[in-house]
Amino acid sequence: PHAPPSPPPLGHPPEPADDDAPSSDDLEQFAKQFKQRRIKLGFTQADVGLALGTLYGNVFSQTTICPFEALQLSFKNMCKLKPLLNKWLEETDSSTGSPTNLDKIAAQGRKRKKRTSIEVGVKGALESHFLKCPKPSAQEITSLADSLQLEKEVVRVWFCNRRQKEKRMTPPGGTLPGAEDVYGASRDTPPHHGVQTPVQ
DNA sequence: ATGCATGAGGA
DNA sequence: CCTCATGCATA
Repeated sequence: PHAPPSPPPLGHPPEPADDDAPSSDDLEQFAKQFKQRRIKLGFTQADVGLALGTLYGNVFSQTTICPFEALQLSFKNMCKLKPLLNKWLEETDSSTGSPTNLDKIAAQGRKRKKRTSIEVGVKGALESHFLKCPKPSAQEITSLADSLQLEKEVVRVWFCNRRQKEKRMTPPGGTLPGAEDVYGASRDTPPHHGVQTPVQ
C-alpha cells in the first residue's frame, strides 16, 4: 500500500503519454532544487553536462544546463532533460566517491561563422517588426535585411531565434518591471532568496 | 548568462 | 523554408 508520486492525471492535448507528464510547477520546483543542490555539491553547470555524458552517453554543455535551471527551455525540452538531471542528482549525492572520468570525443572540421553583433538600434527595429509580423516571408526578410544593412541570412536566423524565445517557459518581458514580490506584505523585509550563485 | 549559429527532421 | 534541441563564442 504505497502511494507513488501521483502522476498528473490531466493530460494536455499534445502530450505523448510516454513516460510522465510533469506539470510546469513540477519543472519549476525541480529546476530550483536542482540548482541549489548542484551548487551545494560543488559542481558547475559544465561539470553536470559532462557527467551526463559518462552516465548515459548524452553529453551536454554548460550552455544547455544553464537555461534549464532558469526555465528558459521549451516545455518539451524541460521534460526531456529533467529525468536525466534528476538521476545525476541522485547518483551524485548518494555516492561518496565514484570516480567519474570522461573523455571528450569531438572534432568537427567545419568552420563556424563568426557571430554577428547586431547593434542595439537595429535590434530595436527587428523587435518592432517582430511584433507586427513574427513570421515574415522570404521577400520581406530580404527587404528588411536590405534596409537594415544586414545579410538576409542573419535576419532570417534572428527571426527563428526570436520565435524560439516566445516558446520558452519563461517568455521575454515576463512580469512588468517593479513587481517582484508576491509573498505577503513586506516592503523592507524580503524573505531570503536562499542561495546566491557563487560566481562560476 | 545570453546572442547568434548549426544541423536534423518535417511538410 | 520552418521548428527544435543544442552549443560556441562572447558579454
